[in-house]
Formats: sequence, structure tokens, C-alpha cells
Amino acid sequence: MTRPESKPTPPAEPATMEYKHTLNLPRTNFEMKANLTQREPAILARWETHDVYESLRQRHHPLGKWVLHDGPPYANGDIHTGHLINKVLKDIIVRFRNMQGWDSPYVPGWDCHGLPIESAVQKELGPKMRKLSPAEIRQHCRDYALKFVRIQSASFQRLGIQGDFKHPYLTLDPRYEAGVVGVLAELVKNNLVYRQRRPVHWCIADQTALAEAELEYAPKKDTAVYVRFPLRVTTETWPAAWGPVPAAANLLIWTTTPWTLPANRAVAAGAKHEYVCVRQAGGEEPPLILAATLVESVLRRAGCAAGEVSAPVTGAAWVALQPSYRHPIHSEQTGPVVLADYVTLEDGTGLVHTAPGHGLEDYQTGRREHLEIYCPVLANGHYDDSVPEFLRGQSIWQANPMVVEFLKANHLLFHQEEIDHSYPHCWRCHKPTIFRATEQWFVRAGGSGRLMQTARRFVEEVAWIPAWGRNRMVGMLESRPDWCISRQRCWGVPIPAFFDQRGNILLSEKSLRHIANYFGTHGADCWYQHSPQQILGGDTWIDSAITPDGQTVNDFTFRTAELRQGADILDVWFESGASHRAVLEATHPELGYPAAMYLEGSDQHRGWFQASLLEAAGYRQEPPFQQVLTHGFIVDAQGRKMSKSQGNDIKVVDALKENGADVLRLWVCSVDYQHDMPCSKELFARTGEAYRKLRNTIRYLLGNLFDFDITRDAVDPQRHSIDTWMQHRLATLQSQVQQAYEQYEFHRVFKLLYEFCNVDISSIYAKAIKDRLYCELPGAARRRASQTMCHRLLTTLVELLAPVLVFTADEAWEAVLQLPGMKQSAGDTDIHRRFFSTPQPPPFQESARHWETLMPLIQDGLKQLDDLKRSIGLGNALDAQALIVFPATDALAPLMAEYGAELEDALGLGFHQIQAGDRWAITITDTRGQYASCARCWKRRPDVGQNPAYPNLSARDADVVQKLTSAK
RNA sequence: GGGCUCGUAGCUCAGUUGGUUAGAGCGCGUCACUGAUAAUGACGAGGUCCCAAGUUCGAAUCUUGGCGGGCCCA
Repeated sequence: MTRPESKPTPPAEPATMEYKHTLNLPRTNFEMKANLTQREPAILARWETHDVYESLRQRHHPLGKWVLHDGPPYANGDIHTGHLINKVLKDIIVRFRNMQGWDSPYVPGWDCHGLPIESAVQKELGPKMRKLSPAEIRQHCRDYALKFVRIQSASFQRLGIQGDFKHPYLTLDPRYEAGVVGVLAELVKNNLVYRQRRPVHWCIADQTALAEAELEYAPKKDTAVYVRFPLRVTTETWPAAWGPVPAAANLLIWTTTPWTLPANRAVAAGAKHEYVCVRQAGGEEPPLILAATLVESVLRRAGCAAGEVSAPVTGAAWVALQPSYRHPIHSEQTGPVVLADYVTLEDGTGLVHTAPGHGLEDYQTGRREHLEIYCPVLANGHYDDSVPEFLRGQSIWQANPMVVEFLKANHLLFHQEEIDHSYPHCWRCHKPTIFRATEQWFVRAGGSGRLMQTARRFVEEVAWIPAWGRNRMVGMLESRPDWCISRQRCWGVPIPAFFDQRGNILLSEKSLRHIANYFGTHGADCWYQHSPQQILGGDTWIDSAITPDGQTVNDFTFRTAELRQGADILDVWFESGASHRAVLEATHPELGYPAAMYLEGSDQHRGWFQASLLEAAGYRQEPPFQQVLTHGFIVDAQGRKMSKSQGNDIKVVDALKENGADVLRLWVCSVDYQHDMPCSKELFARTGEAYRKLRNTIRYLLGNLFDFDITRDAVDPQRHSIDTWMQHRLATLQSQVQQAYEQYEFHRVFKLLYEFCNVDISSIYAKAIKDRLYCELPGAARRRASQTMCHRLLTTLVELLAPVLVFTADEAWEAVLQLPGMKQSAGDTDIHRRFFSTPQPPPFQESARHWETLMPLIQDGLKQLDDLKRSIGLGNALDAQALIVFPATDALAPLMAEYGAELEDALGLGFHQIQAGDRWAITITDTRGQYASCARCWKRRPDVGQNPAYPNLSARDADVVQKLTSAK
């Protein structure tokens, strides 16, 4: 196809320039370039000076209180993308609640205690640490935590998060600590706290308990032994499938820690696994019991050949017969065969040696089966006196070969081999660790106890967003054991238990309430600095006591001089889980119990949500939150998890410097937070483009209002103007966006607003009203009506964007207030203190509907213009006209004189004609050879030159210019 | 390995109780405008709806089984 040569003759340059100054072109100081990284800090400073958060609290709140209670981030390290999503979501919610008319305060909090901080301090201090007292270590931890509270607080505020940053809640605040102990008192009161042995990671060299995070795994050589456990053979317990009942038989177990065999209390089998009885070739030995699939490999290792193998029996069927065995070390004891779901067929024999005092899974099995949590190993790694004589006082490492020898001597060792495996070591002394059962504090939170029943009821009463959160919580509650709340650390809230010299323990409701008060005044540090007399305030304390055998005795007289403080601290989850009391009721009582909402990442179903729920269930009848909203995790552009070690993490501080807070906030708003959220520099850049579109839309609207005084010039839209359509669209948008906010569907908020700017405003409305805005007399009714609409668009857009684009909304509102008449009428000067306005549908609903007929004509017209551009090089729609044919019988027929003009403008044409016909149709034609072009509005129209005084102007423009001239 | 969950254009998202040829905006490409100008408009090209089997006249949608990702456990 050949491109036509002919270009339209441009209007003579001088003539154009002559009239340009008579147009009402847009004017505004609101810059196209946002320059957010400079502008935002300035706005922040102003908010700070004017104490915007405080003044928002003072505002009238017609709907009452609505509190989002902040989950405390850990005061450790710079903020990351997880904080970004979490805090911005919270901020959007708090802000839209305020704009809805609620009193929605926001008190940020920080979790300041716990192992990661203690470890970091340990690393900083190095070997010096061992010389420091707990109180001194705690001071270092405090400094460390407060430093990161400052850093994170500054970053959150830089992100535009609005809240009471001058009065945050900190878990190291004495009043908070008092609240935590207060919750403990309630649980003790309700008999939900008990003391029991439980295995913990233990470093023999340092004689200390270790957390999972303090272990490092390294290769270690060990002796693995296959041991015969003599089965107590009876007809009742012998499965028929295994054939005739033999005189004797042995269970075969496998272990890499022979030293734990004295502590054996059971053998575990898998319910679905199949077990067989193997009679070895040769026949002298009693048959062996082990998992069917492992027979061949195990016997081969030992150099034996399998003889006769019986039919299999499932673990479940076998255990139902209640088999038992004679203890290999304590020959006078017996142990049961029980089921456990962690039994695998990967190595070993399918039968697992179970020592509840020396392994976590063994412990759980032990609790379930009511086995003794037996631990004959002292803190120094030597056996106590409860083991057979040959082992007493021996170190467990020395004991390993002795146990093997013992087994060999008693013909219980089936096979032994040296193995190399990964084994936990202490991160400080790098020596191998063990599991050792020690006395711990527990909350009766598992099983089907009272607390759990209340917790289950709470779960039903709470609204979970998304709804599957309920399922997830129920599932987690179902399988949870009792809650071990004690930790053998230093940086936390002490469990304020006193011990006397005979091992009687003081931990009662009364003592705890007393100590809570004491902590509230002196801080929990006093536990490490004050004497029991000081803390308890007297020489004696009469109270209930927990005796060494776990019984409770009333009216026991403690002599405070003989007491010493327990060294355990509370699990940090217990601390943060107490915030509903420590914050909502204690440090910030203006918030009140319960909170309307908790909002965190979905990992907190296991963490904060659950801890809060359980603690509240222990002593109150109403859950601590009415709604729980969870969000997913940030992943990289490929959907993989972000981690520093993989180097695919995004630094929020960098992203902030590159994009500004409003762009990051807009990104948070634009994604569906219920799932994983991919994040990358490129995605931020894309969001930046969307931001610019929103900003430019605001700028365009502002620019066209430079001479518009809302108090003087407002004009309702004319019935057949596109203004009416626009108002209808705006009212729809408003209700949709407000509904999306209410339903926490922020990506819909974004999509609705963004598409509105792109399509409704930019592509349709702004184009259609250009001519009347620019070319009509400033005070012309058509122009004023469109300006009125622009004003509504502007204020509504800024208002709906305000919870998200907090800085830009502020900046835009400043510009709005500078429009004529605004200072007087706006009342409130701050966008963030305003309320969402009520949607105002246009008075002419049927006119809005007419546009459903007209819009397709515009689509058709645009397509024709494009065709003309390609075929004959028609570049400017003002050089074309439309012939609009309408069905004479249509309801719109009598209105086509008005609507025709609107269509002309909507298509940006120079001229139009209307004609009655059979059906709707539009035909666009080139008018370059037909009409002259108006030197002012550039429309080609037949009426150009109609006024002899202005031969190169259209009738309308001649009229306008004439009036402008005579007005001078 | 278990519980919960996600997988629709390059991106962000729609897709009602199964029902024409799976949509939108952006991005991209081409073009136009130069009176929203580091802006704006028009047109266009983009999809194995993760895969497979099943139910059905008909499946993005329902069922089962895979694959891949995430969170929490083990």
C-alpha cells in the first residue's frame, strides 16, 4: 500500500499563535515529576510538626472505636519486604477506617526479648560474655533491642505508616512485663500451669540448655548397634500370622546412641508398616521380629542368611495385642511396644528404641503412652545412681563402649558398625550435644482440656480472612501438645518461681500477682538484682507450695531468706501472646479488649495468633480479636522464597531510595496479598508507571481548575452532557472502591482506580471535554459544568487514594486547597482527617444509560479514524466530521441535537451532522478538502468565516474572541 | 513425609450455580498528536487456563492423580 503524499495544510502559524493566549489552557504548580524521595521527607516533617496523628485522634469519630492491634515485629535488623507488606497493609486499613468515620488508633509495638538478640549480643561480646552477670547481659540486650526499635521505627515512619510512634509498646517495658506475669497468674489460678520433665538440647561442656538455633550440625563417628530386645512371648500377644508360638523371640532395634539404652521405656512400631518373624537359617537362635521390607538388608549387614520368614502383620494389629519385652539393661523391667507415626523404613529395623528422656519424639510418645520421662543423665553428662552399677557415675561418652560390651556379654548385640552421620554440636564449644530431660514449666494447652475447648470455641467466633485461616488454626490446635513455656536463657521475662532448699516451689496466683506489681515498678531486671526478701517484701510468705513430687500444699510457710530465684525465662511467644492484656488493657488502655483485628503473615497461625488465643482462652470468655487477616509471603520474580543467602532479596531501604514510599505502598496495594507476592525491582518500576498515571490524572484535573471557584462557579451537569455520564461512573467507582476497602480487597481498589484514570477519565472524559474547557468563554456554562465535574473527580480521587498514596494525596490536597475558594469551603485542611464522601449519582439516571447506546458509536468512530489515518493519512480527528444516523423511533431521537455535539467532542472531531434513519450508524469522513480549519480551536467546520470580523475563526470561536476583546 | 494454600496473556488481576470464539488494564509493537508534552490518544499482536486421566452433550470451572511454588510442622 502506498502512503498518500498529501498532508493537511497546517493552519498558518501566526494565526494560531495569535489566538493561543485566548485559550483556557491548564495551569498548575502540581508538578508532573513526583520527586518522591525529596518530597516525602518534607511532608513527613510537616506531619511531625503538626502532630497529625494526635490531631486525628482529637477529630470527631461518628462510628466509635475500631482497633487494629499491632503484632510486634522482632527488634532485630533492618526492615525487609515482609515488614513492608505487613505495615503498609495495616496502615491502609487504619487509614480507611478513620476515613470511614471510625476512631482507629494505631500503636506500633516491638518484640524485644528472645534468643536472636541474646545470640547477637553474645557474638558481639565474644568470650567477655562469660564474665558478665545476667543483669549485665540483659543491659547489653536491652541496648541492642532499643537500637533496632529506633532504626525500624524510623523506617516504618518513612514508609508513611501513621501511628503513635512516640508511645509504642515494647515487650521490655516494665508495665508490659507486669502484664505478662499477670497472664501467668491467671493461668496458675485456673490450674493450667504445671512442671514436668522434658528433653532439651543440652551441652555437657557448658552445662546449659541450647535452643535449636544454637546448634550446628557436623559429621560425627558413632557406633550403631542392632540390639535384641527379648520379647515376652505369650499366646495372647503372639500374632497368628507369625506361625507357631516359639519359646523365645527377640525384637530387633537399631540405635546410634547406645548410652540411651538404659533410659529405654518402649519400642515404637509404625501402624501401617508390616512386621514379620524371621527364623534364621541354622535354627539355634530365637526368631527375630522386624519390619518385613528390612529383613534382607539387616540380616545381610550382620552376615546372616534369612531363613524362614513368616507372613506379615501390620504394626497396628500387632500392637493391639499389647506385646511387651524385657528391658535389655534393666533385666527386671519390661517395656511395651507402642505405635508412633515417625517410624520409617529408611534405616534401622522398623522398630524404634524409645527413651522419652532423651529425644523429643520419644518424649511425645512417652507422654501419650504415659511412660516415665526417665533421664538418668546428670547435667555434667554422667549417669546418676539409678542405672545398673557398671554404669553409675560414668560419662555417657565413655559409657557407649561399655554398653556395647554389656550387650555383647549378654548375647543381646546382634550387630554393630561404625557410622558417619550429621550430629548436632554446641555452637559455642563445638562439642556434641545430647538430649536430656530437665524440669520445665508447661501450660495445659493441648489435648482436649478446658483451655483447648475454649480455644476451639474462640476459633469459631473469630472471622478469619481469608476463610481458610480457620481450618488452618483448627488443624494446628488439633495436633498440639501442652505448651512448654520455660526457656533456659537470660533475655526475657523471668518465670518468677522461688525454690527453697528442699525443692519446694513458690509459684502461685498470689505470688505472681505480687511479683507482677513489683516488675511493673522495678522492671523484670530486679529478678536478677533484688533478693527474695526484697521482692516478696518480708521474712516469710505463706502460700500454696509445689512440693518436689509435684503435689500442691496449702498454707505453706516459706522463709524468704532461704529462697532462691528460678533461672528460667518465659518463651517469647508467651510474652507477645500476652499483648492483649499487656497492651490493650495495661500500657495502652485507650485501645481496649478485644481488638477488632490482628493482621500478620500466615506463619503466625502457629505463632502470635495461636499464643494470643491460647493465653486468652486460659482465663477469659471472649477471644482477643474479632477478625484475623493474614497475608502471604514475598517471593522473587520466579516465585521462589527470598533469602539473603540466595541473594534474591530486595532491600526495602534501597527500594525506597529508588522509588519513594508511595510507589512501594501502591505496589502493596496492587497485589493480592492472600497469596505469595512476587517482588522485584522491575515490578516496582511497573508500579512506578502506574503511579505516574494516577499522578498525571490528578495534575490534569488540577490544571483545568485554575480559574474555577467551587463556591461561585459550580454548575450541575447538563442532562445530555458527557458530564452526566462521568458523574454516574464516578458514583459507581466510589461505591465500588469503598466496598473494596471495606472487604480488604485492596488490589481491587487499585485496579478500579487505575482503570478509571486510564479509561474513564483519560481516554474518554478528558478527551471529550477538552474543547469546551480550552475554547469556551471561561464562564460558559458548558465549561463550568465540566469543571464542576473535574472538581468532583479530583477531590474524590484524592480521597479514595489517600489511604494508599499518603504523601501524594497530601501534596495533591495542598494543591486543591490553593484552588480559588477552597480555603474557605474545605473546612478541614488535612486530607488524612477527612471522611470518605457519599457517592452522588447524577439526577438523570436515564441519561447515564443513554451512553450505553452511544459508547459503541464512539468505538466505531475511533476505528474509522484509525482506518482513515492508515488509508489517506488523516492524522487529526479535528480534520474529520461524523455523520450520525439514528433510528427515528429510538427514545434518543429527540435528544440527538445535544448528543450529536457530545459525540463530536468525544471523538475529538471538527464537525458532525445527524440524520434520522433505520439503525444506529456513524460515518467518519475527511473534511480537509471541504471546510476551513478554525485558527483557534482547529476544528474544520462549515461555520468558519461566518463572522466576517473573524474570517479564520469558527462561529463559536469568533463569538468567544469578540466577547473577550470587548471585555477588556 | 504431613496439614493449609497457590498455579488463567510479559505483569497485575477478572472469570457468577459447568454453557458462544476465555476478558480488563498495564507493558509491548505500529501509528497519530505536539494546546495534559519526560504528557496524551488510536489501532494491533499476545493464552496448551501447570500437566494427565475421569464425570458430562459441554470443563479454566467438578473429581482423582501428578508436577511446580509458598507457609507451618515432622
